[in-house]
Amino acid sequence: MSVTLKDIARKVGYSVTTVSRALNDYDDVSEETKQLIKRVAQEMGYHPHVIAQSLQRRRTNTVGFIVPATDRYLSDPYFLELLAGIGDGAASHDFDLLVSTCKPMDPQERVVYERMVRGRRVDGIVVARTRCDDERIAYLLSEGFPLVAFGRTASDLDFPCLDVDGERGVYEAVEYLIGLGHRRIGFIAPSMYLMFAEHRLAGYKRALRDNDLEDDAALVVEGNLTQARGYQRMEQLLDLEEPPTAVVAGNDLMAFGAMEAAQERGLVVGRDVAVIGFDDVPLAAYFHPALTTIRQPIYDIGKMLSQMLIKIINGEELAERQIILQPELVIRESSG
Amino acid sequence: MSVTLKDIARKVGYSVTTVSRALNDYDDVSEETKQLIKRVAQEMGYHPHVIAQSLQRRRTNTVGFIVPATDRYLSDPYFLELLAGIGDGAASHDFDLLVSTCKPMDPQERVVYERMVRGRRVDGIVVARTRCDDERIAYLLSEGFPLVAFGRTASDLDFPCLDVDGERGVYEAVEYLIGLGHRRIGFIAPSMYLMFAEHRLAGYKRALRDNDLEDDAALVVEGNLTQARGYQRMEQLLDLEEPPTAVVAGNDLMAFGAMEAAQERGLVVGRDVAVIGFDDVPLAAYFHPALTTIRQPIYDIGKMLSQMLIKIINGEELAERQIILQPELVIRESSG
DNA sequence: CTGTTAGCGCGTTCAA
DNA sequence: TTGAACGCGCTAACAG
Repeated sequence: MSVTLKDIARKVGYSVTTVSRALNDYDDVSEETKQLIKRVAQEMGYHPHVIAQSLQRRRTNTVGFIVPATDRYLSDPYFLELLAGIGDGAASHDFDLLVSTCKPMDPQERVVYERMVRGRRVDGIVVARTRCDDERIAYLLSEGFPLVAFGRTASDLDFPCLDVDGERGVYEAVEYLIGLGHRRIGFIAPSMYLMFAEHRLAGYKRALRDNDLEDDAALVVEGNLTQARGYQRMEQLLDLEEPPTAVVAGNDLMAFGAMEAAQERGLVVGRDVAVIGFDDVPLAAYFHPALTTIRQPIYDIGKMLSQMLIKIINGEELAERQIILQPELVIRESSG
Repeated sequence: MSVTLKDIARKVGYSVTTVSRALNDYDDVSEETKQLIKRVAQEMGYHPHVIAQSLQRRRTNTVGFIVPATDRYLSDPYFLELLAGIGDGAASHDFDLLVSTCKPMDPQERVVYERMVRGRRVDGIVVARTRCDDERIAYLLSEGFPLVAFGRTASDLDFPCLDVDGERGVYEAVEYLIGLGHRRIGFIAPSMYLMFAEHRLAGYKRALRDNDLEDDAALVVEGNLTQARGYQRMEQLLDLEEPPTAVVAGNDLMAFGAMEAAQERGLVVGRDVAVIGFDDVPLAAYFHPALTTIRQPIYDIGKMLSQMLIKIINGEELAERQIILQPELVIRESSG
């Protein structure tokens, strides 16, 4: 077994209480005994029993994150970045990260969240990929459980969140395409139950409107954020009587699929047809042609999310309850 | 606050002990009281306090995994699959998953592992990407801490592990290329401190030898598993007096980078030069051209890893202490 | 069948 | 400046 306070106490001849206080730097312990106890603790290889601390402090010092895993083999590299950010942000405050996975919208989802909440395994939860109407957030709110979300919702729930201005991002991308001379621009939307799908679609529509371009319903198709679906939807767009000369995809993965579909028809992406993605995942720059995309700093977002959450857990005030970051259009080759 | 055993006990008029036993289905509680207690617990919305259980049972029901995060923006989608597999495998046994990140070979690494081990936050750890000489495994072994590794080591440490036969995988890939008529075949190795780099390189060399091909040292270059490095190394190979007509990369990411480098020189991958990867990450099939690669079932591997680990934690015997899986060559377009 | 007693390892009153 | 006593929520040994 491992060293406990009791062991140290026995060794130094002080009570467990004093040892505890010495180790936690209470100022009602004499400097000498403090030194002594700390030295002995060090020598004996003492490490606090985190679980016992949690029980006593009523604090786990752990944040939870449920990866919205799509089917295996369709996972989005994006989540690894987000995860790393959340984990590192948490670690910087001595918090750990508990991870589960669950298919979005799965009936099991509620259970997975409940498991974390009811079992009090974590002090707060990071919710990613908010939905227009998000039961997860509603649930956490109803339980009074600390949360922070990556994304907004359409409902009037009030909760702390961080989001990227996808509306603006897509708007700028479309304006850029129009500037390049494109008149028929397609949009492969993310699944429309996702809040950011709405935002991005809105950006697309507004840009067309502002430039007096017709908003042809046939040019908007709905994907599910996977390459496979991006590929299919692109085929659909290219099969149109009057196919688009440029396409904005709701995320990079779909853009990759879309590029593949175009190339299989002998089109040269960046010359015959322009493709723009969203996210700027690491691979985007190494695709052929390199993908023009709307960049969001995912790792940093993850970091900020966990730091916001920990502030909330600590009962501190948040400077802003809702932070909106501006994305950045990264122009590479796929847009011509 | 939330409902505890005490609350239920008070309500039903039994002792805390009896309530605990009833809820845990001990058979020394009368059927009626059991029913009663369970019903009331349900009504009151009781959920066991996992932390308190952990303290008492000396078991956290949690496994740990430290993601060998390379620099941000260079993360390997592969780890998300692995993570999902580990998480799901654990969940199937009612275990949770605690995740940290750490740069491989970072001085901080030891601290991160110690944190999990000494704090007794987890019952066991999954170690990924084993090194030829792996201090992490040596450490865990020295602490007598349950572990299972994805990969072998060069040392004679005895520990449970699961690995893919990379030697065989690359051997087959090279034989396949030779069958296609290639005579000058390059190899972009993973960082050589990684054990699987040795295996894969060995497969490459053996295949050349078995086919009486010269083992030209210039054809073997060392990468670091990132697209960027794959790109650089491919340039290096193409700059050779006698460049290779085919290249096997140590993983898919480097293969992507290599393809990009070839394409930038106007070479058509799959016709002018063949490229083969290793892993079969989701994107491989959607690259242009689609990547021929050596597939390892990462998600399933993750699942098996956590299941092995949990067996060990439970003190059960492992059927095999060392499992070697056979990878599968998936032929697509990049190999011509 | 059920309750009492004892911890798991720690932090925190309160008295001395 | 220090220690005894208590409790966090739960399980387990032992009586009865």
